Amino acid sequence: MVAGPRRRGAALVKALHSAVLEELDEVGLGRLTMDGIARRAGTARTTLYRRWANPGELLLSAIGEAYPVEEPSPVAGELRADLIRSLELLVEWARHPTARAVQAILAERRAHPELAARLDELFDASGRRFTATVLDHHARLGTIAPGSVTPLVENLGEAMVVKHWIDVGREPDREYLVQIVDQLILPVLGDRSAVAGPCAGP
Amino acid sequence: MVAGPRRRGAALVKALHSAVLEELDEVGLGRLTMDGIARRAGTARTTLYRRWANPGELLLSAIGEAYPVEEPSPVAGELRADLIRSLELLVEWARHPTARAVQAILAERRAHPELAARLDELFDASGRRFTATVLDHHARLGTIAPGSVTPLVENLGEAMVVKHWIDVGREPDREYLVQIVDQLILPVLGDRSAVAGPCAGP
DNA sequence: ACTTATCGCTACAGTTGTGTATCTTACTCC
DNA sequence: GGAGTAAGATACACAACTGTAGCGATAAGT
Repeated sequence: MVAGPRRRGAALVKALHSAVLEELDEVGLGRLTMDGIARRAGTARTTLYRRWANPGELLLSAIGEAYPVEEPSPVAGELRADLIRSLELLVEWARHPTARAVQAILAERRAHPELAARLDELFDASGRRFTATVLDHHARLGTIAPGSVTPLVENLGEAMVVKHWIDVGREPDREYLVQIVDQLILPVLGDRSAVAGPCAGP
Repeated sequence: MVAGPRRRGAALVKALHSAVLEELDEVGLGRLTMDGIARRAGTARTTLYRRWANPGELLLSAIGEAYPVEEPSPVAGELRADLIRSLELLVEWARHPTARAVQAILAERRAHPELAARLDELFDASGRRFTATVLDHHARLGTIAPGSVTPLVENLGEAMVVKHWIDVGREPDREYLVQIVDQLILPVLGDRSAVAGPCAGP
């Protein structure tokens, strides 16, 4: 903490929101403490207790502040480019500390059921839709067959990105996103041009 | 702890392995303590310290004991049935506490980098291959075009199952696994029979 | 049965975090 | 520039966990 003018109100809250997200990254969900967060934010524990009862509440408040995310609509025109763009937006979103916080809570659902339940509420309102937005749009336009856009297909891109994150621990590079679109999403939609092998078997 | 004959050696270690996995489920990775594990196992803390230096070591030891998993080869004959079976095996594996432990460590990579690194070592030797085994087998047989089995395709099934687990918090039912195969994997491999919509767009 | 390794128990000082109370300091607004 | 409000500092009793030490008690091997 740099010694500046004394913070209060919204500015202070914002600083504490940052602090709890940083703390989460460093110590993990289970070791979040009012003490640690206060220390990191350079303030007194009493200040935290005036607003939140425990680290979980503080964390939820930090997550809630970042929502609803303004999702720039990735619908420009061409299907393939739109899909790639939507995955890039997903990665961008996931890069944000808030996204990691969500991930951390969901991963330890069993250990923190109340926290997970509260989180689900936060999310039901503003769903995360990335490739789904693009697919729905193009299905309505007729670019792709409406019947081929199932819930599973809508989840495909997100699933591959999440899996990569879990396995490797880093975000996927652009090349990987392109491969997801070319090797998986487009073929599933019926576009066989981008993958090896003809439509019917050899 | 039921008061039975005093455990020692391998039996004791096994009990402690169970205890640490149960404890992980209940309190999460960050709140694992020697104290809590010892209490749950009905033994003294000193007994734990005689073998492991901290809860992380104990947990790794518990995970290591469960490996290498004997993966029953899900290759019976027909591609579709084999794929479904391989996903069922994946779900079965993921149901085991050990799998949840792995998941917990990977989810908090940033907070526990040493633990994650040690885990990666454990895994590099015996990789988890479920649908991949089936795909490789059938590619060698010529049932499917070898060129269509890319690393992404091999990961597709696992990714969808993992994503479901994260989003819903429960394991997917059989119906969902069938949909993964019929709506995603088979279409990507070039089999258009199981999904709505013609091969070329309308 | 006798020995030996090891397990369970108790105790201890030290550390960290909790939640509250109290008091001083410094912004903000009129 | 004075009043009111909110932040920061300090102190406290309490609780949980740590890591080590010492001492029976008990299972296993000969």
